[in-house]
Amino acid sequence: MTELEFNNNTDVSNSVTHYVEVLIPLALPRNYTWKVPVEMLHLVQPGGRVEVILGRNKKYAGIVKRLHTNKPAAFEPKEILNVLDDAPIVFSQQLDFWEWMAHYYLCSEGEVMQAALPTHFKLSSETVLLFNDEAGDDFSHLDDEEFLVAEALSIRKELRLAEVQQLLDVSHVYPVIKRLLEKNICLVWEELKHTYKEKKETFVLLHPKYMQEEALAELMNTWGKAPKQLELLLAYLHLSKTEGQVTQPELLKKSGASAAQLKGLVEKGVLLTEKRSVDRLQQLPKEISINFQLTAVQELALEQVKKHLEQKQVCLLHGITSSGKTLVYIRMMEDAIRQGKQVLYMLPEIALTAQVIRRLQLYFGGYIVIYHSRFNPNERVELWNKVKSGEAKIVLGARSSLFLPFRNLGLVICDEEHDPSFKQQDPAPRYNARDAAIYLASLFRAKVLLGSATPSLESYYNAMQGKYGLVEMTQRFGDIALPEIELVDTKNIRTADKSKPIITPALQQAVEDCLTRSKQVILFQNRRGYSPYQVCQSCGWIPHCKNCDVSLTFHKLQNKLVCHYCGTTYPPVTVCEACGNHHFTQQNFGTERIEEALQEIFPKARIARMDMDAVKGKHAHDALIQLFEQHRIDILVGTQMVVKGLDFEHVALVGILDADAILGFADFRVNERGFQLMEQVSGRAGRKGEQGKVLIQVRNTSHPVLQFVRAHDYQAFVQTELQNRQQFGYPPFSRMIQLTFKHKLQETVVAAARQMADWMKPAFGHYLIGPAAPVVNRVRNQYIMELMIKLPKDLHLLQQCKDQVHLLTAHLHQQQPFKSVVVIPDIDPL
DNA sequence: AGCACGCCGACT
DNA sequence: GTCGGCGTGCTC
Repeated sequence: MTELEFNNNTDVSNSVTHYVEVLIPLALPRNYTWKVPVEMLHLVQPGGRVEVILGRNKKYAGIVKRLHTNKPAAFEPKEILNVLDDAPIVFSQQLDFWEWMAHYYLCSEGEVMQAALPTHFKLSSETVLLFNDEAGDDFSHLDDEEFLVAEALSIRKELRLAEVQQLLDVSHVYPVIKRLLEKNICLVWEELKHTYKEKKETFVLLHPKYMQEEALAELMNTWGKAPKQLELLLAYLHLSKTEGQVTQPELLKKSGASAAQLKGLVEKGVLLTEKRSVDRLQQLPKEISINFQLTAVQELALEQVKKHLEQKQVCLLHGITSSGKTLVYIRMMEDAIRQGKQVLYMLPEIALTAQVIRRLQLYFGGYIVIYHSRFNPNERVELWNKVKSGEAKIVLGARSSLFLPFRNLGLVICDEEHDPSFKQQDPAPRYNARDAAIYLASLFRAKVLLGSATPSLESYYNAMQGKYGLVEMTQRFGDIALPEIELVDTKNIRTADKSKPIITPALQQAVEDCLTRSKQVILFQNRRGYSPYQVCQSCGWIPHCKNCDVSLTFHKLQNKLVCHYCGTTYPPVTVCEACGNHHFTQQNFGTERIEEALQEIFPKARIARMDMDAVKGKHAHDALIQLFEQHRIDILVGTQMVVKGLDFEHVALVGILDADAILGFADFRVNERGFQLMEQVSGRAGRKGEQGKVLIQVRNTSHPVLQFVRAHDYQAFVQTELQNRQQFGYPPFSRMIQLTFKHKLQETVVAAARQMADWMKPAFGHYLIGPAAPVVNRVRNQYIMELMIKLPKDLHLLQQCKDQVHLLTAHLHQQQPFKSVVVIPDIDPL
């Protein structure tokens, strides 16, 4: 350090007080400021964590956003207690990204931070009771509850709040602690709890004195008693030769020896044991082996993508199923990492299957890391650090992997770009990972490649307008024909109880054909459970959830009625509450019901079901896919889950059991959803060798979307749908903001929504739709109202509207009756 | 998210 | 009369 710098430094720290703007992972209305004690100044850095007190004495680990010298005028800042990190845990790009996201999606930066950081970085304090030794041991003046805690404390000296809660009745904890404090029996202390634990394993090593061959030979030649120990030693030598490193559990397992025998060898000074921290993440060799050749068509697409990305930040790759989009991605990723850049490859969560992971690991080995919801908090920390250090070159993950601390991002790939699950629905930030990725990439001047067989209208429109590059791959690999699509009209098919047919004769015949040719079948139904509702045969009464305004779904296996909105379960009804009748029929059908029907029709077939209920366990999903891959299942019945990017060789038939349920929603996106869903589902048929077949069971056979699906004509579909959207001013020709109002009283929520709409009318009257109650207008005992704002495409107007929403929401909360009305803004809702 | 403060119902 | 329910406000 030069003298000048040194002087500068001391000067500043002596004369000016420094402050830090800190992000706390809470929905606070703004960021708060703390004072930096002089001695900590040189340790504080943006992106690093500091320990601060918020409120009475709760401690948090917050992230420093900014270091400055502007003394706040309105309040006296508290001092930070500690600096927690030597190195920042996020870079400036992440801080900028968080700020952008909070502004764009109308939430607090704290909420973004909450979503972004692995739990182990978000420390908050835990109350610890300390025994006051001067209190003595006479507790006779205490009441029963005080006595219980005091006695425990006198023995243990220290109790966590959670332990006190176990000792006492939940609601009594605070008053009792308060009284013990007053009586000087204990002190309270807030302790920041660190939750990340390194994983330690015990390694076994040969004692250095036996490293020489002769010494070792000598030892074994003169071995006296304890033949079992000699056996163990030999096992160790063998293992260390084949594996390099030997861990204690591995050695004991492979040799069949006991811990005592190992201990004997250690005591003799032959072997050593050593605890070391180890990596939780799977380690593969760091090598790239791209061992495939692109076809001429694929090569052309790759060149076009590269060319577009020289000019534009974003390129859309529209490639029909099996056209080899992934191969293009792989070559793009290879380029990026050879340039020393990092790559983010985003996929919808359920498409992150073992199948996809294995495939990419094959090419990129240890350069690729996976980030999905099944990772535990400790693994997340390790992965975070690997991305931060730059050791991880490619991240394959779902939407939340956007938040990883990339230092040198060069390329983002958003595969299945159209997928609605890229939009986060419930807690804030309600971000769209595809759109946010484009902003994130811009912070790094990185490129974005969007890919889909059925691009969203937004992206395709952007490409048509020249905002994005556009590359189309219209040929399937090996020139396999797209599946033939056949509609099965269910209008005139009679069933015994007048309900919808589950398996029509035509479908039954087709399935049978497949089974005899030992081909596989996938049946799709967008609804889990057995039957959506039980209906009273005489009066039409349907059981409803007591917390939500929805009918209950019958799950036969659990023999329960389940509310799919709040998860409450009820015993099945046997008596109609309205008329006392005992006869119920089941209307419509879910995956569970289909599975049962299939068992009846095809008793010899191996049938499995894939939906949220059937794949609850950690690896159940992958296990099921593997069974299907190995052709140990003939018919797979499933919801959305079967649609996502799975690649099966022997599927000759796909059935969509109730297309009316897909096309019957009153939403301007139904056609787009319907087309994407059916096109994606049919993409599962006939992937190798022969043309597949798709049967669509539907009443409304003249629905326009079906004609496009039949012809596999994305272009025609887009043209028609864009015309519709333009005519009614829907996205991509407008921008939407949705406001959701929630309150436990219906009158209040209705009045609040109307009030808000009235306030917005002067400036935005043309653009309002509603307010209106949604189809399901009560969930978890909260009534719901919705107000839509449909704005012409104009960034200035959008910003103005967001500002207005922000302001008026605050205004609404000042009105006495609306104080507790929850207002949820959703930007670009789906 | 906590946590404290304050205002109404069911009890010693 | 009091305990304790939760609605409301505030945290640098």
